[in-house]
Amino acid sequence: MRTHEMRLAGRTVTGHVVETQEDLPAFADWAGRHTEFGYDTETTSLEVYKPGFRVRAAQFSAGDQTWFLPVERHPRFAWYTTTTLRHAKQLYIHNAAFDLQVADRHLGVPLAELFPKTIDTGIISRLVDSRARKEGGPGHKLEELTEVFIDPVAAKQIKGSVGQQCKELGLKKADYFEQVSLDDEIFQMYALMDPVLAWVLAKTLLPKVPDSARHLIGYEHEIARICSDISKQGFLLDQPYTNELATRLRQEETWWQMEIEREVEKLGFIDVDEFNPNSTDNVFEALVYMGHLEFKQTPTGKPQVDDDLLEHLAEGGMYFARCIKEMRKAGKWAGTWPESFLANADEHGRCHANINTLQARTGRMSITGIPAQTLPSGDWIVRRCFLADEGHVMASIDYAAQELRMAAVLSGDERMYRAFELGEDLHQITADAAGVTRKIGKMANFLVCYGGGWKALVEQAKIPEAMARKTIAGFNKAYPGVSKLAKEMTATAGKQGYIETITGRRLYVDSARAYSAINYAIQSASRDVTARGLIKADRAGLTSFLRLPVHDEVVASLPKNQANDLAKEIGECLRTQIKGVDFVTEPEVAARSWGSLYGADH
DNA sequence: CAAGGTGGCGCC
DNA sequence: AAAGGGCGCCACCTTG
Repeated sequence: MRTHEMRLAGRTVTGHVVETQEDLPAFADWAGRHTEFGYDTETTSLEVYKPGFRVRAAQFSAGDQTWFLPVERHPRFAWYTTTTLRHAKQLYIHNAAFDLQVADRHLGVPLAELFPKTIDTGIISRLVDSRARKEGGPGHKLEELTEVFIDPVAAKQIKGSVGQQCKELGLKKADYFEQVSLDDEIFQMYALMDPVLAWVLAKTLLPKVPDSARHLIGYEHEIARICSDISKQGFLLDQPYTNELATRLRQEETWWQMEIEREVEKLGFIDVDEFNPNSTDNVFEALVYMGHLEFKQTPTGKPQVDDDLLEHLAEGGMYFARCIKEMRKAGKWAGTWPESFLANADEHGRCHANINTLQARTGRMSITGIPAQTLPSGDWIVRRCFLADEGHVMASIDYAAQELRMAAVLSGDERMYRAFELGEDLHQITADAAGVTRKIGKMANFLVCYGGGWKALVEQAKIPEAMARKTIAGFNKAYPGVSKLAKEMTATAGKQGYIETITGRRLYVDSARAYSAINYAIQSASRDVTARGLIKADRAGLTSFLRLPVHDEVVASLPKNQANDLAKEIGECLRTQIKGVDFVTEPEVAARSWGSLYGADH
C-alpha cells in the first residue's frame, strides 16, 4: 500500500493506492464503513465500445479519504470495484454517463442499477450555469469547475501535472492514458483527486441550483440514463455500402483534383505542387490572379471564399470554381461521414453515438461520434449507411413545427393558436400579411424565432432590403403576440442577465445579445418537450427500439410486423399538450435503411 | 509537434 | 432601429 498526501482548499486529502491483493482488506474495511462515495474510472480511451478498450483503474472517495484500485491488474480488483458500486447508496460522479456505461459494459453493473443512486456533477453544474468557458460561463470540465468553485491552485496543478508528464514522456494525451504505468506517482495522484473533486463539487453545486430548476435534477438524470441506454444499443452500420460510398466519394475527390491541376497548369500562375485546393488562402490568391477582386469579409476581416461565391463564379462560366467546390464537397463528405462511421463501428458493426444530453447553453442535446444531427437531409446517400436491426425497419417520429408551436405557447399569440387549431398554414399567413411568397414567409417565421431581423432575411432569401423590411413587418402584423414576447424577453434578459424557461431552467444571456432571449426560451423549452417524450417512451418500455434523438425527432428500429403500431405508440408518448397547444407527432415507417426515410431503396 | 483558433458547411 | 439561435467536424493555420 502506498499513500499520498494532497492539498485541496486548505485541507489535507489522503490517497491510498491499492498495489497488491494484500491491500484489499483495508480497502474493504474502509468501504464497508461508508455508503456515500465519489467515484471515477481511468480507462485506455473515451471510446467505451471500441475493441481494445480497457478499464485501468477505479477510484472511490469519501470526505478526505480516497482510494485507487488497479483494476487492469487482476479480476479481484474489478470485483472489489463492482461490489463497492453495488453496496453504495449514493455516488457522486463527474459526467456519469461515461463512467456508468463503462461500469455497465466492462464491469457488469447495469446502468439501471447505478444511475438512480448517482448525482452527476456535470449535470448539476449545467443546471447552475449552462455556459461553457468560451461563452463566459464557469465551464463544465472538472478542472474548470474546480478552479471556479473549489481551489484555483489545485485546479492548475491537476491540469498541469498531466500536461507536463506528457511532455516529459513525449506522449500525446490520448496515448498517455493508455500507456502510463499504474505505478506512476503523478498519475496516481491525478486519479485519486478526481473522485474527491466530484464529491466536493456535488456538495458545493447542489445548493447553487436555482429553486426554479431543482425539480430538473431527477429528470435530467433519467434522461441521461435513457440516452446512455440508446448509446449502448448502438446503430447498425451497413459496412459494405459504407465502404463503397467512402471509396466513391474519394474517387470523385481525386477526379476533381486532377481537373484542378489541369486548370492550374493551364493558367500557369502558380506551381501545381504548391497549390492546395482545400486552403481558403490559396483559392483566394488564385481567384485574385484570375481577376476576381470582390470578396465579402469573414467576421475576422479576411476575404470570404465560400460555396456561395464559388457557385456564383461557376455559374458565370469559371470552371475552376466549379472544380474547387466539387472537390471540397466530395472530400469533406467522405471524411466526415462514411469514413468516420467505419472507424467508429464496434466488432458487431454497430456505431455508438455519444449523446451529450445537456450540451448546448439552451440545454439542447448534441451527438458526437456519429454526427447524427448534421447528416445531409436533401440527399439520402449518407443516411443509407445505417440500418434497422435484422427483421426490423426504420421509423422516424418527429414533431410538426415544434418550435413554432412553442412560440405560440410562450407568446399566447391568438392568431398562432387559431392557426394551429384549424390546421392553417403558418408560413402562408406570414406571406399573405407581407405580400410575399410562402417560401419567404417561412424564412421570416424561423428568423424571428431565432431573434433575427430584416438584414438576415436579405442575405438568406436574397431579396431587396425593402421587401425584407416589409416581410418582417408582415410577421409582426400577423403575430403581434410573438413580437411582444420578443421585446419582453429581450428586456428581461437585459435587466437581470438571464431568463427562466417554462420548465424552470435558468439561462444566462449575453448583455450584448439580449435579443437572443426569445430563441433561448423557445429552443430550450422545445428540447424539454422532446426530452419529456423520451421519458414517457422509456416508461412504456420502448427505449430498446430507439436509435437516436435528433432535436425534434426520434429515429427508431422497429420489428417489421409491428412497425406501424409501435411507431404510433412512440408518437403518442412523444405527443403532448401545453397550454392548449397540441404538440403533434408524425410517425413515419420506411424500409430497412435510414436512407429509405429520405427516398432510398425504392 | 500538439493544441487551439478560424473558416466553411452539414443539420434542427 | 437593429439584432439569426444552437451544435459537430474537417482542413488549414498559428501559437507556444
